[in-house]
Amino acid sequence: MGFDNPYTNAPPIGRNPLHGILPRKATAEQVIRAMESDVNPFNKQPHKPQYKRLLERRKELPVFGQMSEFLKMFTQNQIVVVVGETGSGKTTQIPQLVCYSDLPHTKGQIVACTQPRRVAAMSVAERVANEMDVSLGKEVGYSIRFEDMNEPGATFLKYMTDHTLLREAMNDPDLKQYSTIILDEAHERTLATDLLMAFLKDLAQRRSDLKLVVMSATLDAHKFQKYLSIAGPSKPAPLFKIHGRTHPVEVFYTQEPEPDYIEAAIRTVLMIHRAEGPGDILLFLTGEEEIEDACRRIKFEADDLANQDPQSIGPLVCIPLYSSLPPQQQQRIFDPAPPSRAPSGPPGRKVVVSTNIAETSLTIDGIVYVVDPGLSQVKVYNPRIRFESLLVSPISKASAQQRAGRAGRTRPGKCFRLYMQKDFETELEEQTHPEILRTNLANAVLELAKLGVKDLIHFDYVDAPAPESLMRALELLNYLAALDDEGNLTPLGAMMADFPLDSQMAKMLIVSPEFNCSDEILTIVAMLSVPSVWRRLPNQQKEADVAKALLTIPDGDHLTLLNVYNSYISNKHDRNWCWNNYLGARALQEAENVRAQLQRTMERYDIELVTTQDERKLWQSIRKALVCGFFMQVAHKEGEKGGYLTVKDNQVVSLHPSCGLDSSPEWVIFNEFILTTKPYIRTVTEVRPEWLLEFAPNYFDLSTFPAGETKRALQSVLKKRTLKAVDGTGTGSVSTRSNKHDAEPKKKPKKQRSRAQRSGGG
DNA sequence: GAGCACTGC
Repeated sequence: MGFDNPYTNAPPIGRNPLHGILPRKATAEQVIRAMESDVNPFNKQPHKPQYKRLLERRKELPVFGQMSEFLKMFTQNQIVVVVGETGSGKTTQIPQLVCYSDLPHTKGQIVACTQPRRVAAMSVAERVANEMDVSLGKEVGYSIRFEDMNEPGATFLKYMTDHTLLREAMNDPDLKQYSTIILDEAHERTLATDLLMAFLKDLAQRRSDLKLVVMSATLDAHKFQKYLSIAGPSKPAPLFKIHGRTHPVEVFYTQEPEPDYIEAAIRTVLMIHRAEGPGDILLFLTGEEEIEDACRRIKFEADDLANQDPQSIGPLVCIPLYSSLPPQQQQRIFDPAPPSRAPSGPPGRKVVVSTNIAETSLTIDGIVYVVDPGLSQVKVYNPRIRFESLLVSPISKASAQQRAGRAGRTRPGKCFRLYMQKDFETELEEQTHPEILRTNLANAVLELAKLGVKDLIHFDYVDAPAPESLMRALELLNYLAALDDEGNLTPLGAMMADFPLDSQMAKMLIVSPEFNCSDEILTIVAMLSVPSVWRRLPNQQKEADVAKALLTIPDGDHLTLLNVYNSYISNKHDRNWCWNNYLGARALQEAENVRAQLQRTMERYDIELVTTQDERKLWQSIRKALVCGFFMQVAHKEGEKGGYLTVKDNQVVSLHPSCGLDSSPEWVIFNEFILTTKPYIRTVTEVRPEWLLEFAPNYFDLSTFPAGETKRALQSVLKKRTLKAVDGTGTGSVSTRSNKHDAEPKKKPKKQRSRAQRSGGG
């Protein structure tokens, strides 16, 4: 060429710094030259002074030295697997390199990078916008629920949560606007990442112009390579390895099994405090109660030690950490360790006692010692009884390594495992079971159906879920009429999939205008979608219960939730009102956001927001609408002692003590089954058996019903109903159509449109 | 008569 001297860094002013780069054939020399240009290649503005400073820091990242290798591999392959430990810079740098190679901005396309968590998507996008010297929300943006920080036409690099991309795919199955999709943190195997990976593997075979990068921590990279071998069964996807940059962590095991892991954990923390050099401690336990209790005991013992020997034992603060703590309290983990008591005295130390949240979601700098009892509480799904529960289980090797790594972020550290090396090697599973194997699959199956997957059983999953779990999901969706008998998505199912809700709730919301209570059902599903609004602090339980009783509607907990939300609104979202009534303001605010989002989806489908004036009629309509979604979660009273049996599955359950019903009605519908000291049902509302027969006739088809007390009770209801119908004394309350007429609909002023069209004149 | 690890739409 003779015009371009490859050895000068800056191109002439006015020249595009990307000049000479062929899309997807960029070389490291070209990219580095563009990065070092004085002009920003993406917006043609001169670089701000901080850009060069940041660039110098980026050059120290391991991935920078391997740029040439990565670009070659990216150029030559449609799919690449990247592994790199924390600190390798893969999350911030790889997407930028892909942009320099893809040049998405020249084609009106976007490079996407998914994250399992919202905060990560936001904070990484901000970081990368800084590094690229562009504005956040313009050239580099992010998409998470409730927040779309992008500018159509301008954004060419987008960080987003995995579930957000999955939603986009549901409405644009070719994901046409994306040139390359990067799945980050794939080793976490969230449900959304798993579904996306399977979907994108298939899409990549339909769209040869789409590139896919799957990024993971080192451990299961081979599995992804093999899974993504679309070039042929003997051609695994190529692997690009980035060297990590963490400090070594020395691992210690116990010589004997520890009979009491909490006691052993506390002993170990105190041993470190007494005998080890400065540095903070991170202790992993399983749950809130255990953590609070351990904090009290550690504090007590540490104070005792310090009193005995103030010359050599420094002060110690113990900080609990779990997700239900308010953010302000979570921030305490970043407080510095306490100062020593005397100028020359032993230094203070900070102990963070945490759930798994400190394993991935939150990173605490300054941790040098990790104490790992090897346990965590995990969600397990039992397809036989169709419910999820939490179980304390041994962690996986991968998880143990992740925990140990937390000690090596700032300098070499130590990890004390409270189990024997032999058990680590022989008893622990390699990987934590991916979420798809541990969860109720109803939503996932509906999402896959909406993505266009026809055969949900033989679909090419990364790890195929248990057939029984799949069958349970298909069965539920079929009863809800989201899938037909052949397993095809129905128009109703397609609509349900667009609501960010569990399928039962989506169904209930969609049919609620038929009962003239969609305004209220919308509120109830929003309240059921957020964490519990009830605050019940350990030393104020009586007061909290009194406050709750004042808001309780005895006909059902669902109605109580409605009442709480309406009271919150009529009290103008007042935080003090929330506080005085022992309610969580954050959860109520979240419910309001969710409600608004769902309302927008309803508007898209012309689902009206209607209500009924007469409160008694309204409450009854709401209870009927509940049946349309939750008919598979019904319990029937058995015996005199307030015991219940779940319908069909025959699980013995009790009403949860938080339940607000003033009696124990014969038939109830429940939102949640929880297994703690014994099996409970929570958030419970009374229903009438005739509604079950009427609104869920397929599920309550008595000819296929298991024999027992429930069946006999339903049979007698059916018999009475038939008799009434024959002699003409029926009240009409069992007819679907009648309830449309017996309540005068009160429409919201703004929403005067299509109800008549939809229900054929109603 | 008692509390749910952690994400996400």
